[in-house]
Amino acid sequence: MQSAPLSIGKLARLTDVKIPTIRFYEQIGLLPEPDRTESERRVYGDAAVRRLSFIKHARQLGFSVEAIRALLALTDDPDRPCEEANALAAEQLAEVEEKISRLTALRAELQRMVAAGCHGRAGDCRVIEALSDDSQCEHGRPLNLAEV
Amino acid sequence: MQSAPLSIGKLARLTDVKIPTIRFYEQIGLLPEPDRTESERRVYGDAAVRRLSFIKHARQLGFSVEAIRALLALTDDPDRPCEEANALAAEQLAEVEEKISRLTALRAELQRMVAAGCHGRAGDCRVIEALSDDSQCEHGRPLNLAEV
DNA sequence: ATGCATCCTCTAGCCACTAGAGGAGCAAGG
DNA sequence: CCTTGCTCCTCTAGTGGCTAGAGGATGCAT
Repeated sequence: MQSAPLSIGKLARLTDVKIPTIRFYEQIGLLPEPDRTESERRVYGDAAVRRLSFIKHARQLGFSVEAIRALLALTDDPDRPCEEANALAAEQLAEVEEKISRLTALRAELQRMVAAGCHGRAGDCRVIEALSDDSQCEHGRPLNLAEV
Repeated sequence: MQSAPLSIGKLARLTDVKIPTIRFYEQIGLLPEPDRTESERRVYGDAAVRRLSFIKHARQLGFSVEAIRALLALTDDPDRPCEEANALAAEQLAEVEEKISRLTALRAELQRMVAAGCHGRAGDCRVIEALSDDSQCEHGRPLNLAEV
């Protein structure tokens, strides 16, 4: 039951992943180099659909490309023990929980700011005041700027 | 009550912002170009500490550099009306809430995966299975890959 | 034959930093 | 005075995960 071969555009529509992204995944080695037509156009089969769906889903769950690479290595070799997959999922879960708790703290602070509001000159603005003065907020010192 | 002039290193320690980041903020115009010593070393005063703290705090709250630029323009001109600040804060709050709800959905899915676990070959791994099969999860189609 | 969609490669851009090379200056101990 | 080691300078390039655009070739329908 092999389905008809797919162009990159059809693969993109099927999986809802953009064409340049598919080429990018190929470039970084998440997707294997596909067969080509005489005129160098990429031709995909079922396996590519499955693999790309896997990648997409894992990305949606926040797995990094490196983590996905590891997970794909496991799927490529189903006899390997899969503690690694367990570990990766647990790690990812921990990261998500961490992010949620950070964001919840931020939400509280933003809610305070928005509730205070201000309706005049920027000089008396509560929002700006709140931003200037971080003494009354405690969303942790080591709040890594990059990845909130 | 002007405090002593600060080197970039002291400013970095005081505000807990890395030196290259300070130079970067100067480059993109969030911080003004400071005075220099004869040997071209940057010299900062109190105002820089306040401005950099403001920037840092806003970044921690997830404001983009562009939003911060707008907020700084308000602080620089306290007679301007500050609906803009209100709007920026509200927008930021909405974004944070959006992220929280996405992450909460992801957490649920990851929790399911981790709870199912697997203890053998990757071939029977529930984690990998869950990633391969997105039929049983519903964290929304338009889950923008970039910004979960 | 024409026209438009799709595909190709290649390069550069996005955000908010971060890291490193290669060099100059400054302060303190011997 | 000299050396050692820290701090600073500029500049370029790298990170992650794409996304956009140039400039050209091909495929398909009319």
